[in-house]
Amino acid sequence: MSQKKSQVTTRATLKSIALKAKVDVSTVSRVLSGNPDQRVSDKTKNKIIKVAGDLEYRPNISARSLRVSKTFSIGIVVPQLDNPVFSEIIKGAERGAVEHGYSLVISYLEDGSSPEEAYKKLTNSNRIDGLLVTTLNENSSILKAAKKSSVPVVVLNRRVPGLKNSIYFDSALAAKIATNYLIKAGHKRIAHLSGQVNASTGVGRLAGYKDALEAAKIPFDTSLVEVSGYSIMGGLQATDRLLGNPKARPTAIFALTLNVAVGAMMSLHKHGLQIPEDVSVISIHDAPIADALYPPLTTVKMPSEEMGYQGAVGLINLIEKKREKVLIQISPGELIIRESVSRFSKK
Amino acid sequence: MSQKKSQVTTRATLKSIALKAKVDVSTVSRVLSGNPDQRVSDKTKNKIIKVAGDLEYRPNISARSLRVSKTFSIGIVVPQLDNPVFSEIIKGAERGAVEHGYSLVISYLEDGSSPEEAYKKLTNSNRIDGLLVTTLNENSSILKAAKKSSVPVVVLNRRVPGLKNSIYFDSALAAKIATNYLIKAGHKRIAHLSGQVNASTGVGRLAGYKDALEAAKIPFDTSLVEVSGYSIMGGLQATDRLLGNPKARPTAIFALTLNVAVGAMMSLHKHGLQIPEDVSVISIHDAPIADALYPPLTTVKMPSEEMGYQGAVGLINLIEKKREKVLIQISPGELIIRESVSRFSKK
DNA sequence: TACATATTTGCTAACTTTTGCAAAAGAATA
DNA sequence: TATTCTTTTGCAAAAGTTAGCAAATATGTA
Repeated sequence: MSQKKSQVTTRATLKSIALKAKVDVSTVSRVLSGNPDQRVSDKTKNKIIKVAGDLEYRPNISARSLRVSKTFSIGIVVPQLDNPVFSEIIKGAERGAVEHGYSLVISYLEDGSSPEEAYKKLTNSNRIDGLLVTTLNENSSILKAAKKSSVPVVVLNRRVPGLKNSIYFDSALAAKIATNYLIKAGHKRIAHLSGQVNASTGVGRLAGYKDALEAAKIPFDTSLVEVSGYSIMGGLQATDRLLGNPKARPTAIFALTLNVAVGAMMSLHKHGLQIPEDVSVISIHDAPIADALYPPLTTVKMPSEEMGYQGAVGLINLIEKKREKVLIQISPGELIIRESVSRFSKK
Repeated sequence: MSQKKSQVTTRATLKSIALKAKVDVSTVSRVLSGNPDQRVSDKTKNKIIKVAGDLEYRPNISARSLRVSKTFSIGIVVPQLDNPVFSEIIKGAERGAVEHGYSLVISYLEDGSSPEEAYKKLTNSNRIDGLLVTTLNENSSILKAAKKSSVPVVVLNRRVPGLKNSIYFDSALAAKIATNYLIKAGHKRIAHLSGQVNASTGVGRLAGYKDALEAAKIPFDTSLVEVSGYSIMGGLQATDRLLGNPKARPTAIFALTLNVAVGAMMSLHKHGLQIPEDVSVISIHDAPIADALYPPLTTVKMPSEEMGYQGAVGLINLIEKKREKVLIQISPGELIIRESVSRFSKK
């Protein structure tokens, strides 16, 4: 009704700039579209830039999208948000996206959700030019849906058979660093809380753990490996099982994930065991809460923010056809020594 | 070059549907735009729906955006992601957005960032129809920038003078619940770690704390209130100060935030005090890690997910002019009793 | 100066939707 | 059957941008 009256100022467009600068809209477009090989004389270029500045011109993304059939948005699918690994990834992905003029739209999708829902969320009405996918579960329906995606997909945090683009950690190396640290502290009975047997991150970490033991000539003891999955609850239950036999108790535990370590610590406390006096604990992945645990947890920091960043940048390269595929392995970060590991001396 | 060849299938448009159904595109639009008061005979309507289904039509959001000058996206500005409160808010906001056909674009913006940057991130090239703003700091430059926003803004988690739309908790009531629980457990020397003196959440909680004490006829002791801010570090330092005088030690601490409680517990451990035997601890805001702390922390759960949801829905109502303003107070959730509070008996 | 070449600019169509208006078709009344 | 009213459908324009092609201008050479 009073539409016109309430409209404060109408936004500047190429047309209004062209009018004021006395040139054609196409010329304005050439100057303002950011395409550098569109040659325009310095004189008109400066004039246009001046007018655009005065009018506070901001391009209309919808129109540009329609014209070039690109949305300049990428999506990220996450299965949970209260996990430091995913929040770091999102942070990095957002940084990478805006650095390249894209925006990041977030799509929360529980791991157990139906394939239809996954597919629907993914193809979200032509709103995105590409997709970053993170999952907890290796056989997630999201991954199946990703395979038939009409836009490029980059999987973060794992390698998935059948999907060529992913950014993943060197899990084996991280596991080796963690296990070696325990070995150097004198531990021999080192338990490992591992992931699903068929998950790429899980197997990598298990392999690294085995390698480290072998290098130190410590025999690999299958009773010291418990499958925990990736959750706090999983870590707790796996540790409960591990402590079932008091005679065979480990002197140190290497958890494949911070959440799992948290669960392990809960179990140890429940059993009245002191950390690190009775049992040392170390994990992969660092986060602020590691400092707040009791005792503060020693971890191998993983550059998750970097992973998100690389994922976004790689995906944009895929979208803009600057690359054919993106497959990047990221090295673990530093060992963050806190108080959950102590020397094991008594023979 | 080989553009045509690499193009797998070209997406269905209104035009291709119109062609196949032998009607005009405008008729197709009337059926498919979702506008119910566009009358079309059942016969043609069904025909169109059938063809659209066959062709797997998905509307082109960019074209629609351009036509109706709306982007069907809302933005959310967050100052940190590894804080459970914010991740819950995002989760709820995403739910609210997709439920109404919008997508949520995330914008990470540190609280200390410059006003220019804040403004730039906010007005992000006409990409969004409205904005949800969360901040840690009351006097954030984001809030100043929000005031001159060209799109509607809803502030979450606080009320800000000069901004009419916000969703906020009943902080006073939450504080009262927490304090009362300590009082019922027999505590009289109850410390409060409080927020900034001028922040709406902080003052609300302080007021609720005072009210509860007054109702129980416990004199308010200013030396038992320490300003902690909202971070782990702040909680730790404030508790250090609180424990400076061993004679005046409190028997219980009410922290205004989970992070602050985490810091407080770290300080207590550092001082060799047992929780809850020596000092009980309670906080506002619940999260999975509360379970993993040592001992597990008793909290008043706050419906942050609900806050994000209400924020998104309210914002969309503002965008679609269904409402003039959005100002909603959300009641605290339940008390989650764990092990960080014990009875205080010795007189 | 006249011509050829290179550079700059303008015209126009197109991307996909939505919507006001008018034409066509159908239903109801005289 | 002719007339009016209502419902359904089509036509055409518009939103802001980009890009191919052609026209205009500037630069260089003989």
